[in-house]
Amino acid sequence: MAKPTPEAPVLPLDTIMSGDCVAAMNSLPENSVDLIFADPPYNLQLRGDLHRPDNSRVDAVDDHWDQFESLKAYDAFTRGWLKAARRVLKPDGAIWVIGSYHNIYRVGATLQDQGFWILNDVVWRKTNPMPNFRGKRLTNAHETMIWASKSEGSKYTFNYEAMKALNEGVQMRSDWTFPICTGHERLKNARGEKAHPTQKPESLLHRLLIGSTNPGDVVLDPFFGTGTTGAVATMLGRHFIGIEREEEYRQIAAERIARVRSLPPAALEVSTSRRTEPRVPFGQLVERGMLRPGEELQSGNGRHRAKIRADGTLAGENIKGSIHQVGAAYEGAPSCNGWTYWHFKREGKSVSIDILRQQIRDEMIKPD
Amino acid sequence: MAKPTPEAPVLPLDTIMSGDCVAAMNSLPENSVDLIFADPPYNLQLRGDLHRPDNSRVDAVDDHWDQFESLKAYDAFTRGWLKAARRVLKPDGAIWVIGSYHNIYRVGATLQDQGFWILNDVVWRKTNPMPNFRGKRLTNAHETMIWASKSEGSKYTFNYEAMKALNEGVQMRSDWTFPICTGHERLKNARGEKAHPTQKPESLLHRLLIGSTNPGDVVLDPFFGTGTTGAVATMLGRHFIGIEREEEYRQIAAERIARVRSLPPAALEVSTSRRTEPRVPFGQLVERGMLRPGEELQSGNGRHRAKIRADGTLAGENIKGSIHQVGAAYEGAPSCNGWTYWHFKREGKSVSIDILRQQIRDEMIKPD
DNA sequence: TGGTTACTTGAATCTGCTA
DNA sequence: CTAGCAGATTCAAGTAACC
Repeated sequence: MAKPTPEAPVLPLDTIMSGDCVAAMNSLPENSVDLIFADPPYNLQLRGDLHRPDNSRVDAVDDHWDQFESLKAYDAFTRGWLKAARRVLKPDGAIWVIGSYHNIYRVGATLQDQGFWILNDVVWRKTNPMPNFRGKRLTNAHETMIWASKSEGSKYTFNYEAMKALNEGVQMRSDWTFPICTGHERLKNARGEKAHPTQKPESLLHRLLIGSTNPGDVVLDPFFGTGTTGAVATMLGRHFIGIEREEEYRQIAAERIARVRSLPPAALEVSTSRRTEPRVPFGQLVERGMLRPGEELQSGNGRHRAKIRADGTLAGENIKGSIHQVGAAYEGAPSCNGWTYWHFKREGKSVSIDILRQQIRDEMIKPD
Repeated sequence: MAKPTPEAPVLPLDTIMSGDCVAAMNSLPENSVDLIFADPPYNLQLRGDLHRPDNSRVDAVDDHWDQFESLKAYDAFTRGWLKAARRVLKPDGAIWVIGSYHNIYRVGATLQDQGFWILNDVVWRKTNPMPNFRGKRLTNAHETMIWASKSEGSKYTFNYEAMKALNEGVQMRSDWTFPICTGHERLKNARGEKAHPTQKPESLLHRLLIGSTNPGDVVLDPFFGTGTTGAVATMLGRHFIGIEREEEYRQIAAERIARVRSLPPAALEVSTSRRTEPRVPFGQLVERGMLRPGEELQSGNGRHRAKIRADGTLAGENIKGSIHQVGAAYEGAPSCNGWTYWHFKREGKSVSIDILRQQIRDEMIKPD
């Protein structure tokens, strides 16, 4: 199943690594994973187990001192794992990090400091958050996820049409509404307690992975916990690499993922954009005799005309050029999609030339 | 009206100061204001022009006040005004800062670095955000507000019951839904253009001030713009101090506030909640695992079948698309309500998928 | 005057390939 | 690297125009 390729020669696909996530990530080849999803801990503050970057222990003495020392330690921790994550990420890869107001501002600033390029931040709205019992603040009803590419110019993956389909045909927004993980989805340990304090819902990962990965991609999760990332990745035909320090979590995650069945490839096909379809030169319509040189095209609004020339360019009144150039010139617009702009006459009716392009594309791609 | 008290002897209440906000704040007595609301420049880094699909040009926020040379320069700016803000804030005062992913992580980290104590972050969900015209990212449908007290132990103001009342009797959550500022509320300058590129809606400030100030409190806004904070504060019987560099904005804000009449709070409650049934995308049933990709649906009349794909679209015999599109195609109808058309099998019985939609709606019956 | 349609607009880090 | 060019891409409201 995990077939090694020249691009990713030694990746431990679909396994859970143990130990510290920085060391584990540094043991992987650089530029090798497509996506990173990270749910880092943020309860390092004000705890007895707080350590400085040099590993000396921090004594909680006075509030102020403790707070700033905690922030410094947390920043060092964040820089450390993000640097290692950045190293293993492919140049066109992306990262998602989830957090709350306790830690997300440290994470976001560090991401930017390290050259990651924020694409969106996404709010997970919880339908059933825990209320604020003391009535001293607002109900903490959301968490924040930052989506960032490795650097500014990266060609990150975004399945726009699939996300639009998931949202009933309108563009997916930056606020996602899901219930927190409860019920039978919430894993229990051998003692009958909840197995992990911050288990994320699979619905969240489903949307995230559909939107920013393709089947066969490799998703790394350096804070694997009980393996939600691995379970959803497996179901959706993506590879995962998990890293988790705690033996008990690794055990529970492994058993969980073993129960997951991958979906058949047909179910994994998603709606694609026209951008991904093969390019058809307009001249091909002329070469194939679908349109004849000398024939006249009309704009969709009926206001403009142009004649087809033998080389697949158009001749308008005072302008000659491609279907796009002539359309743009007529409309006084910075650009124009000539395929949807121009129409021709058949049996008295006006037909978009895009119909002819689609005929050619249908011949090129085998229908399923 | 602005009666001087020993605690606030020389505050220029209900006026708009000119000049740089740091200098202006430093001219005020320390520990003197109850609340600060700040809408600092976001440091958007926009490249070229952006056009809508209809070729119209988007009016970008390219004002000189939003230009910074680098992240470092923006950080220095942020530290500077936050330090001055901290100085004038009463020990039990609080601050709100609004921003987007471009700047909010810098702001949040700096707040924490300076000893502010984050109480909540609040998401402003826009009902009518600008879409992502190129289909390259998610719709940027929210902005983030950070609410922080001056320090960890501060006795900040929070009108829990008032907020609960604003939210139809249930605890106010950390996600607030309001439209962006348009229509009559949007101020115009003498040239008939929008007076300010980033005018905030009064509804947002209304909720914020009801929640974290009391009548008679002093609210400072160091980036006053066209004075939304001042207008709402005045309306709600709070004092304001505005600081604004641009003469034109000060002028427009002063005229605006002069038109405001303080009203009894009871008269001000506007219905901000939308009581229409929330739209549930079919894809959410898949994300939530209520239906599985690959699973088959049948039409209610039993004549047609289609398989569910991972992005919430259906694959029929020769057609792919939404539940509505595939249903319409099978029936040869111009449209089709897929929710009532399609059924799935559970324990041998055929069940309408609309049942699942109702389950999700039942979870979502929240005012926002 | 009323109802329908068309047009406008909003804090935006908004393309990708080939020569 | 830049330049050139094909061609893909939008949602909710408010306002104006029109019948």
